[in-house]
Amino acid sequence: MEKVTINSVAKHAGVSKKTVSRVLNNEPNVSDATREKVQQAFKELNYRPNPIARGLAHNRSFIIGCLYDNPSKSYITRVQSGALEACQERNYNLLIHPCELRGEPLIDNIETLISTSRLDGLVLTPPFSDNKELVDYLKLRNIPYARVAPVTLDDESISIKSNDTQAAYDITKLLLSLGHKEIAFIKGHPDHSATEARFDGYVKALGEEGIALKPEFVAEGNFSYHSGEDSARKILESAARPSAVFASNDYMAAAVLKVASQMSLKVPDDLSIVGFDNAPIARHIWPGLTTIAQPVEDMTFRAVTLLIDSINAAEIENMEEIFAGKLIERQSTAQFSH
Amino acid sequence: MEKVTINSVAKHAGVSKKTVSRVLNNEPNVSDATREKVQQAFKELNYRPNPIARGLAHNRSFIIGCLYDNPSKSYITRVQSGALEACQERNYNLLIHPCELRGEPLIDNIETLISTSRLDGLVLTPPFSDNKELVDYLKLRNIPYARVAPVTLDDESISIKSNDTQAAYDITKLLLSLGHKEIAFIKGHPDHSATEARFDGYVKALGEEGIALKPEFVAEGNFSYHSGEDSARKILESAARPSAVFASNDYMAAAVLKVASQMSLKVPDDLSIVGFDNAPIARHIWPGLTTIAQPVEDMTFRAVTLLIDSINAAEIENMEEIFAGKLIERQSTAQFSH
DNA sequence: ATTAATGTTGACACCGGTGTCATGCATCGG
DNA sequence: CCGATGCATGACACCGGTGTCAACATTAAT
Repeated sequence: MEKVTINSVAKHAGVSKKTVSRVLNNEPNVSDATREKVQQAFKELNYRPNPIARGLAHNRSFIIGCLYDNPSKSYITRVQSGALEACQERNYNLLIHPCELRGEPLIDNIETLISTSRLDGLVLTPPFSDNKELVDYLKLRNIPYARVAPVTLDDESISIKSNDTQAAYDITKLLLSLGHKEIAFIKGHPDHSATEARFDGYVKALGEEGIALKPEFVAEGNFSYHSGEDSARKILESAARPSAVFASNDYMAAAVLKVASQMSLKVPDDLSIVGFDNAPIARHIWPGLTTIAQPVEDMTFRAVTLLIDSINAAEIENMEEIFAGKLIERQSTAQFSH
Repeated sequence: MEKVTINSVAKHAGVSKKTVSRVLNNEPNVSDATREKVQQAFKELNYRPNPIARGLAHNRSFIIGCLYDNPSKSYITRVQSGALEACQERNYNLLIHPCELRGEPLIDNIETLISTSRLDGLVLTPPFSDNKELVDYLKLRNIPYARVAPVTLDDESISIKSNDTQAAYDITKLLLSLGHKEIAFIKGHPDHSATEARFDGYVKALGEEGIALKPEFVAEGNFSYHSGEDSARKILESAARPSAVFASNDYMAAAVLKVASQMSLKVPDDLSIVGFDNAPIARHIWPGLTTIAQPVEDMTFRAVTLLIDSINAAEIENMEEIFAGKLIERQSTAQFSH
């Protein structure tokens, strides 16, 4: 297997390196005849440009980093899948970088990541999307970035938002329309700003119905299955049991279902449960969870696409797009029966 | 932020580029005084070598590719997590490459991957670990690779095996020891060779107990939740219902649980269920699944570590290691009650 | 003291591309 | 018919490292 470089192609086609490079990059000012000749040589030699050399010349790596710290594996694979697709379309590579928000000093970690890998850009997923310190650092260092699902932090940058508040409002409204009045809520991780957004939607829906917020019906979770169990116990074992529980994500909702089963409560007859995210578990358990499906892949795909395009554009343009979640009804919700 | 190259360091330290490079790579034959001086300059300038330039000079990318086609997202994240850790330890990057075994021509796909990304090595996860065509191609092209959990294909290469047959034997033995005699089995995807390995363990355990294999108790699944549902229906609706079901993975086992619930069969009182893999779902549903935990992260970590080391060693050495699975008992299994 | 062996260092080409600029040639307006 | 303009092409330096080899300094052996 001979090594085929730009030199061999040039020799084969009887032109200079530079002309080959021009054809490669679709630059103008190459005669049709020459272009033809060179492309013929590409085929005959089965030439593939070396991305490393190209990267060196451009001082670019053609690598996009994807930063995450999220307990949900299915969320991560969905993020990756969207990001990967966008990268492949643009001939970039994806470097995944799991990283604990509360672990070693974040900025040092990112500093090392960037300087050793020479990333061309970074995609931030929650909870990093709302991390001011990080965003400020990236701006200072002039590293292009895009944010997926930011909530609180407003910032001139590429951001792909979801409307968690609206979706949480919708799903709460569903419970209300089924006749539920006593609806408990399990919050997510305080570091994720989606946590407050979802809670806000819940509060708003209750408020419109004139239902007061009961503190004993609000539990502090952290998106993990385990925290869902604890919260569920606290809520379901209280004197006045609610007739429905809204957990801020599907893992915690699944945990509520488990605790309910252990307490011999029938879902949905004795208790309605709704989750959020439409994680695989939502349809893998019985009864299936009523939840909100978010277009995670699409959001990340879009974020990475915009990021790469902005890197290659003469000037960086900042965009903001909103993707809507969709209510999915399964078997975990039913009419309130007294 | 000035660009700090090897030249600036050399100038700063008053030595040649080459000497800086020597210190960088811990080469011998540098005097202590000089080494000191250069390291001082590293610190003062906060120098980070450019991996791209280094890659070009070495004709290496310092990137390891991870090939997978697996419906289980949790399996993939576990694989990734082990691979990532190994890469980070050795200063390599990880490129993830999802790829359908039955999609576009596999070899073409890999050909493109390798020639555009210049991977230094490839980790194969099931079902690719046993793909002869692929392995032959990699050998031909002289691409280092390591195989995670291969079963059928024997081949001089780095391979990290698990003993699926033994583990399946163990878990079947558990059911037998609980008094179950009518044990159904749901097979995995025919492309994965673990499918046969697990089945073999089941057959062997039954055989030792003198129990004949009943064809109507063996269903063909494909590891997906959905196939588990279909198989479960077929098995549970048959005239002579088994008292236990062994599904080749946890997703299918979860599906069995769902179907059982829909049929008002109590688990584990009326039906014991065991799975395989110890996927998150195994402990996220109620009752929790008795299953086999595989050290997936460890296996991949080891595979990647060996791969990188063999790439950097003068001569490639082939190794084979076996990692054992562990039986985990949860609530989905109980004594057979007549 | 002389020679040989060993350790330390730098000049220079090279990895495989891209950017800059100069050059040659054809076309065009006056 | 000539200079101006535009297009096609190639020579060459450069990106930031590493390999080769020669030069020089030092030490050991005779």
